[in-house]
Amino acid sequence: MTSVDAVQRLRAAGLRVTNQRVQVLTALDRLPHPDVDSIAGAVRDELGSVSTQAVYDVLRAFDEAGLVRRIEPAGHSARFEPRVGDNHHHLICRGCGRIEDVDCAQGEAPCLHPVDAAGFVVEVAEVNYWGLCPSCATADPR
Amino acid sequence: MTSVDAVQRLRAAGLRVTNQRVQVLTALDRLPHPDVDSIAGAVRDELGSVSTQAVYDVLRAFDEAGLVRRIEPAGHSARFEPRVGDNHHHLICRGCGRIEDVDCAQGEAPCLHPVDAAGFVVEVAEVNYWGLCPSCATADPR
DNA sequence: AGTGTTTTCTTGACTGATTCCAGATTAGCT
DNA sequence: AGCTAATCTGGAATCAGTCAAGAAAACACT
Repeated sequence: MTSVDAVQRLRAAGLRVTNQRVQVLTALDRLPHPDVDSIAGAVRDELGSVSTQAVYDVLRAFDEAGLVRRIEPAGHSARFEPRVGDNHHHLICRGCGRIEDVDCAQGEAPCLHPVDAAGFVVEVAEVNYWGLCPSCATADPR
Repeated sequence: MTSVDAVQRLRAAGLRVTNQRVQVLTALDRLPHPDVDSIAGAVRDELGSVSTQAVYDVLRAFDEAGLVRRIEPAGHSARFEPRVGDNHHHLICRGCGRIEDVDCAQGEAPCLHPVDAAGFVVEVAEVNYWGLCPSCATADPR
């Protein structure tokens, strides 16, 4: 909760510490798989205003520094999560777009290996489980 | 190659048969994981012209009818493939965007099951292997 | 604390993919 | 041949994300 923690993480990642960055990082800790808009909204609640650009820039910097992971489910805009480095996977609701984390069954990345990699150097296996979340499943029977 | 085949597949799927649709379908058979633009280009080569709209509409109709599968790798626009119903997976080159099919190791969809589905009704598991294709791997060593 | 350099933030314009809409056209049934 | 619903055209609009130039702020060094 304290932003001291966020400041330390920023420095540890070799990034400059700005109000915007601290707020983006704490928003990421607080919100579940937010998109750019939700993050911008959360930061505006704290700071009064931020340009959307700044949020994009900050998120890119975080992504490159390995502080966050960017996920882009088909048909949705980009989401971000601070959980990083454990190559976990996602459950995605095709009804409401809700996303939940799923631990990876096997060890380290790429936790899965293709049968025939066709000469590719495979770095990570991204696994998305598509289905319906509990509330969408009961709402839309089929 | 013959469009007779395409016509039959369209009818079998309960779709109206139009020149545009036949050409889109044969283009899909011919091109490897094309995007909307490549498909539109291929169709224009055959018919002289098509509106981009028509291509989008046709692809949506095909997708809904289960004739094609739509794939949307993060950071790329939508690609389409006529191989359907076998829940195979993809190798994606993060250098050039090239996509290759990979057979699924296990049986039918969802070939993988999450450890803890958090109450979700899981329908399919989408697996994307990210890495470098043979030519990008040699071009960019790291 | 004061200054300078570099990075970050703001503002505003812009692109590319995709969708929406209204009207013209055409496939498939009678 | 004629009807009707589905499809196609053209054009405008939307949405996510990027680009670019200048203002502001962070860090490093006195």
